Amino acid sequence: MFIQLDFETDQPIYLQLVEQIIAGIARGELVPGERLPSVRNLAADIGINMHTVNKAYQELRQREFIQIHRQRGVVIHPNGPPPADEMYITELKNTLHPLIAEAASRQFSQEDFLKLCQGIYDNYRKGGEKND
Amino acid sequence: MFIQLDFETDQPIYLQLVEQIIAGIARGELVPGERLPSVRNLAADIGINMHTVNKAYQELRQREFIQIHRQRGVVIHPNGPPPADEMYITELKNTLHPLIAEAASRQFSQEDFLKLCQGIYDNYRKGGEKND
Amino acid sequence: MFIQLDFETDQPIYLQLVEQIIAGIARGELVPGERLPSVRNLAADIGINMHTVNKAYQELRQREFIQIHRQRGVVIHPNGPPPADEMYITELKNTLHPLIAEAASRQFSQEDFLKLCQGIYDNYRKGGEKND
Amino acid sequence: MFIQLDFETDQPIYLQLVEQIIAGIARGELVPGERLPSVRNLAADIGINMHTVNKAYQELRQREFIQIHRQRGVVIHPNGPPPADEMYITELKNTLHPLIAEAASRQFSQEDFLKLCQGIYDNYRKGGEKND
DNA sequence: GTGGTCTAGACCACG
DNA sequence: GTGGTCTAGACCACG
Repeated sequence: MFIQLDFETDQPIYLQLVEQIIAGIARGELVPGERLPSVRNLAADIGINMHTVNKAYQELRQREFIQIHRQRGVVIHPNGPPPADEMYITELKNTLHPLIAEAASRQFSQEDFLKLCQGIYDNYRKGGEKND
Repeated sequence: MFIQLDFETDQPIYLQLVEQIIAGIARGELVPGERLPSVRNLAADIGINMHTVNKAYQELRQREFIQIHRQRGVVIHPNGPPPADEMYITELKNTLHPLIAEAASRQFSQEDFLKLCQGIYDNYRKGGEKND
Repeated sequence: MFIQLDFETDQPIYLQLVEQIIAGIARGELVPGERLPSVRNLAADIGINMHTVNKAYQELRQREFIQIHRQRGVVIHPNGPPPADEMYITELKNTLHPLIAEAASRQFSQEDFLKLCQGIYDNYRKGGEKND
Repeated sequence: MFIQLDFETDQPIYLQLVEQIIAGIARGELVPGERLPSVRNLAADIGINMHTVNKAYQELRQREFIQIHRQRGVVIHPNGPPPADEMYITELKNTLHPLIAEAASRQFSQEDFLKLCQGIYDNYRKGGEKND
């Protein structure tokens, strides 16, 4: 599980961390119950502040991707990621809306948009099979 | 063209404005060459700070969705929206990546994701034809 | 609205702040839509760190007692406090359980316990009337 | 006497233990003079650290719910639980205050609050009689 | 001016 | 050793 941060972008570091951990889960590299490094270790490893890692972990905990467990430390949520419930889908829609609006305005065809998504999704086929 | 802002969300107001204007273009409600309200007028209309409107307009200009003329005022770019060039597509990919990773992690199937996008895209039939 | 913190106790300052603001709402001293001081001002007023106030505000926002509003700053939630829904009541029960167990074990009678609660509750009759 | 711990909550394990033992006393399941398992045994039984059990026992001893003898081991205090003295009642008040303030703010009526307490209290009929 | 983010460093409760 | 809390100070985006 490699963490790759971009310190130039205006996206907060803690959010980049959140996304990368979720991506790790999606790729099946991080499995339910698996332990994550401690706040301090991860911070030292990737050369950022402890509090930044902590903020990412808190966010992931609140979104139910991880647990902060008194005995086992920080672990990928044993039940797996939260389900794609109605609230999530509503949120997702709201997020996609402006992206799709812009694509449409730029004459980026529906077909191309769907193919693009499909291509990205193919990186995240979960389960046993290897993927890159 | 109605503007609907959410002052509680953590998304900046100026970006909400930007997105809504692009959506208006995508829906064909705002056509190339059409005049937009002045910074002052729009700010007064929707009850926000002039600087906020200005920031949105600057962003739209820089992204080539609008032109700002000393005389003719603010107009939708006469050439229409910018094309979906390689840079745009790369950016779009980067934006979609974490969204799709999360969807995959939550077991939201590729098929469902594509259908969701398709449904949203249907609201934005390409530029020419009228739609509401 | 006076804030009185105890720096000796082991209860985190930010939680004391949270509780005092909720108490202020319960007493009707803080009304829906009313503005709270900025993070920095409140911190300066009560002589604590900005981040501690911020943590309290974030907690109150997440519990829907306040809004952090792009235009109006930090305000008591315009809709008033969140309702006493099932989840809240379940939580409350869980909190009361050990308190009542100990009271019972110490032979503090049910009647006395209820009277004690009643007496405390009388400080929080909301609405027009004055109370101390 | 079953001990049920939650390792995800932010309440310390040792305090959960303390509360459950007090609840056992309140329900009359643990009677004055009754022996409790040794630190080591209890720790092994419920799969937690010895230090955690020890901390709970020390807390219970200091609050006079149990005695720790070199020879007889750990026993429920032969005199029964400590009385509901003034200090205890003051503490209890301070604990209830913020709970009741929040209840009041959420429009959870005094009547409902008292009924809730009453219902919980009914689980803990005073020391003497047997109940489950 | 305001909140959001990040860094740095410290102390403490918990296990 | 681990996370939680708090302080202090800095920079930035937003309005």
